[in-house]
Amino acid sequence: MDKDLENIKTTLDVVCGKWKAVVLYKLTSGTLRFGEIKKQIPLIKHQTLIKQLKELEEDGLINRKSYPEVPPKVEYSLTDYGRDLEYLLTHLVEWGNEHNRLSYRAEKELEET
Amino acid sequence: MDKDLENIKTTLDVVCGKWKAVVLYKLTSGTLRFGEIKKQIPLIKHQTLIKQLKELEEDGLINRKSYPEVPPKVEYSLTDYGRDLEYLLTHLVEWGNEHNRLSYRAEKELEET
DNA sequence: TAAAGTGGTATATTTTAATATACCAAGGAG
DNA sequence: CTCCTTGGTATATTAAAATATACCACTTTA
Repeated sequence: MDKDLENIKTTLDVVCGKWKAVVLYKLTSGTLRFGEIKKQIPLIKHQTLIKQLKELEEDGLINRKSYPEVPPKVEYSLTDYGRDLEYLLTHLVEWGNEHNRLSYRAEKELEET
Repeated sequence: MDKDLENIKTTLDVVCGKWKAVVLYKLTSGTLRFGEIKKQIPLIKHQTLIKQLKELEEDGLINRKSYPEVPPKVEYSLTDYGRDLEYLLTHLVEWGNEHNRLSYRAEKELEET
């Protein structure tokens, strides 16, 4: 039984959706509405954001608060569980910053911007 | 231009192959032969390991040293560039450990063991 | 002389993730 | 009235990642 291996998988599984870590990082600054998240991550697609938010919620990392208004208003925020990722997220940013030579694949993807 | 977003993508892109972070973590303890890595990560498939090692090498995170012997002997080790990930990797392990409730998806995957 | 061992290549197939497209509810603005 | 708004649902399609399968080189061991 390799516990380290399981632990890494646990964390990655929760963070490694195409934009999950970015979404979580945005939420570290505070509660955001669905549309605000979308605006702050211009490349993300509507469906993709919806699915990733749902998974993050299922995994207990974010709260979803829906107001009974029309047009709808839905706010997302980090749970305590998710807030524990904050430290890790800043390290994701830092490593990327210090090694700002984009990877071959990341570059290929972002150049469509 | 959202630099944080790019930085996160850079890091994730390098780490988020199915077993990449685990491979890197194993290598933090020192140089390993191909077969040793495979043995330490029983669930990884031959082809998958080969591909991920190649990508890690392309991204400059690991060194590949091949000895002209038969049967072949190939050793993998972290580059300085990759060693800078060590801190991040230990945090991946830690968060997973502190939140050892496996995510819905991670559980589903590992239960086939 | 046949078989085993290592770290691959090449190719096809399956599984998973991301994307595109169309549609909805119901209140307010014009 | 009609259109716009927001945050979705449902479905189909495409792209990407992982897996399966077969094969190879050459030396050593049995």
